[in-house]
Amino acid sequence: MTKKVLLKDIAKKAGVSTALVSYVLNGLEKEKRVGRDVVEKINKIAKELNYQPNQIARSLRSGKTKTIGLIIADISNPFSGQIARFIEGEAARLGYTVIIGSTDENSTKFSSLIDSMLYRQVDGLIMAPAEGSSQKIKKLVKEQVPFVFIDRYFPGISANHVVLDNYEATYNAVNYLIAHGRKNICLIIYKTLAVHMQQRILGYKHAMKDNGLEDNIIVKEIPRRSYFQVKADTEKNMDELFADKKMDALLFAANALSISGLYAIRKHKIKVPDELAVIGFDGHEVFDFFEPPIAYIKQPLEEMGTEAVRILVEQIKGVKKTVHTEVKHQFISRESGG
Amino acid sequence: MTKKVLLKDIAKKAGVSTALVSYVLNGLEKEKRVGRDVVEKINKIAKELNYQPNQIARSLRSGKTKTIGLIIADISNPFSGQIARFIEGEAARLGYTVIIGSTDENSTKFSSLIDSMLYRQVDGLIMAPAEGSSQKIKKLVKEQVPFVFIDRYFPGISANHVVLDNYEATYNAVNYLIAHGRKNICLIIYKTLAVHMQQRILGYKHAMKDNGLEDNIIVKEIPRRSYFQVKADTEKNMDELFADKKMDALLFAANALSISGLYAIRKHKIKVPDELAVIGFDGHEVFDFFEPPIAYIKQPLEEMGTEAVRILVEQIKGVKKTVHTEVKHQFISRESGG
DNA sequence: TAAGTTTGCTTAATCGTTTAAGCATACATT
DNA sequence: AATGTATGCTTAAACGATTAAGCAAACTTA
Repeated sequence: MTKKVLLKDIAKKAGVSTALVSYVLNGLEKEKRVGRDVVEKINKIAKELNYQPNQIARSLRSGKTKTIGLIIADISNPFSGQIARFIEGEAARLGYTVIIGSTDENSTKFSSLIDSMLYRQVDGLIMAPAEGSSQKIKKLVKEQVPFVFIDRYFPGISANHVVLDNYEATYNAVNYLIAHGRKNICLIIYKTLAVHMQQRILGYKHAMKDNGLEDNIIVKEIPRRSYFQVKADTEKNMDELFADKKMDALLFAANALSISGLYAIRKHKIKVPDELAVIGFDGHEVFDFFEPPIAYIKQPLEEMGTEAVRILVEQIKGVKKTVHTEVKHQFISRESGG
Repeated sequence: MTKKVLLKDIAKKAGVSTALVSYVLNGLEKEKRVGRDVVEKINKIAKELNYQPNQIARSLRSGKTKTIGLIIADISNPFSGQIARFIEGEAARLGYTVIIGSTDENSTKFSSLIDSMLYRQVDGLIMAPAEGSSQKIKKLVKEQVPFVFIDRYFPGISANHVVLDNYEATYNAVNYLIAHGRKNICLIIYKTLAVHMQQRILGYKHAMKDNGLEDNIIVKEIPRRSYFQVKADTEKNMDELFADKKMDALLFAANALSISGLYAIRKHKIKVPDELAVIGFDGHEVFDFFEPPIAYIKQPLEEMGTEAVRILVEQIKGVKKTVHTEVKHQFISRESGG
């Protein structure tokens, strides 16, 4: 790259010190009592030379990088991608740049991503923590790194988070199915102790119980691995499920599970919703194309993303209060629901 | 955040100067002839205090941030997301961090993203340039900013790029359709002069001509706008197309066009491939779920992403040679192809 | 023994900003 | 005339690392 224009260059050309130039370009000309003509001269020269301050130098001096670290499961997944997009947008609006890293739900990767981001002096973090990361998180809390959880959180740790009303989401979905005459509703969910998933299970179970259907509870747990693996595991589980035919509705508790399940339903040529009502999670174009279109629980991604950024920026600015935000799901009613 | 451990702290504790500490921690102990016992002491203390060098200070001194700027159309789009993922992975492997920005195909946003990234002193850029950005790009060339185009490029500008063999991709797809008995093949493409799209048009036209079908050429151009708009525009165009029934095959030249087109095909209840053969672009789960599954032209995203990073890092390290990489498409044959 | 070499360390400049502190000069006040 | 106070600027330290240059002391060599 060709040599950059520095404060010094402007100062030299204007015949003043760099301090004055800095004051003027940072809008401190009143406070620092800079002469009218000098202000004009400096502004003119800065524009002429197309001066851009070096953010690195600025960061070193100020201790702030105006950078946010975003740690998610996998940026190539549309759910993560969309939320990243909203986060990026809101961050830019507030003058922040975003660095993204994907964990693959692996706590080692998660940990080293955090290190590498702190190492780069990010001002704060927004993250969907991988399981088994609570030790790392406790360190962040102790070191007072500003951060916000998104989508998930750890129950024992008091930290900011923005999450879905997971319990209500499945509770309502189950009630919808029951209201449409379904009784044998199976929940397909990841095998994990993560709170957000446990909430979804609980919402399902309570809804079943509240309708006197506690004996009909069926939960199928799929290990959380690569997308490819999840698809295979889901298919196997579905094969078993379809074998005993008792079931008349399926509720998926996560996006990739929904897609995987739909592959299986399609393979078995199950008639939806006649034989089986289906409710998916998170939304996907595949839901539109399925015959019939799939009803689903929708997360307000834009709200979650922007809210997370706002909370984080508050924290970065020194607000101490811990914020727990629960956003409301939306139920997208479609034919598949029964 | 609590106070960080500095070189100075280690130096003080070890009773030596910061220079020695820096030498040791950077593995220069041999070259700089540091005493054995001092080396050990420094390493021990650094480990004890869990020292992490401040990258900002390092960057200011070295002029290198070990950061790559990635500018794409829209990170929430799976195509962009996947490529971003591969880029992120390869960059991390080479010690680089990635900053991502989305242009929405808007040249103003594109330009300000570049500014903001340079402003943050990225070492180089990987980008899918928006149309109408050639002036901005020429400046980058003049200022010798290392960069690599991905997916697209500007013909008048000699710069590094990694792109698909766009011409061959459509040429072969058309031949496939013709070999399967289709004669009235319509190409659905974005209305743009961008080279990569023009190459796809050319591949289509030449294939038609080479098979004596130049009189059957039909190209429908869809303005490139928001995804929502594209869907509406495509639907309108398809309505017209289906009205005159002459067509027996459709070739989509981009991913969003394919999805949009499939919505229309579905709406019109066209029988694929009996009434109409269909070939999509880029791949998508929707292609799997469509009845029948949609054949498509697949881009080797991993190869494109990693290759782009490698080329960029070479450039950052000072290699002057301009690299043009054309990666090979893959044709995924499915029932929809005829 | 004098000169040269090796060893092991320190000093201080540097990267490009920001900003506290200080220094003239001009003007106002008594 | 002496003092106070705006006004308008400069100087230099600081951020946290890297690294060229230099300085002693110990050891070789002729």
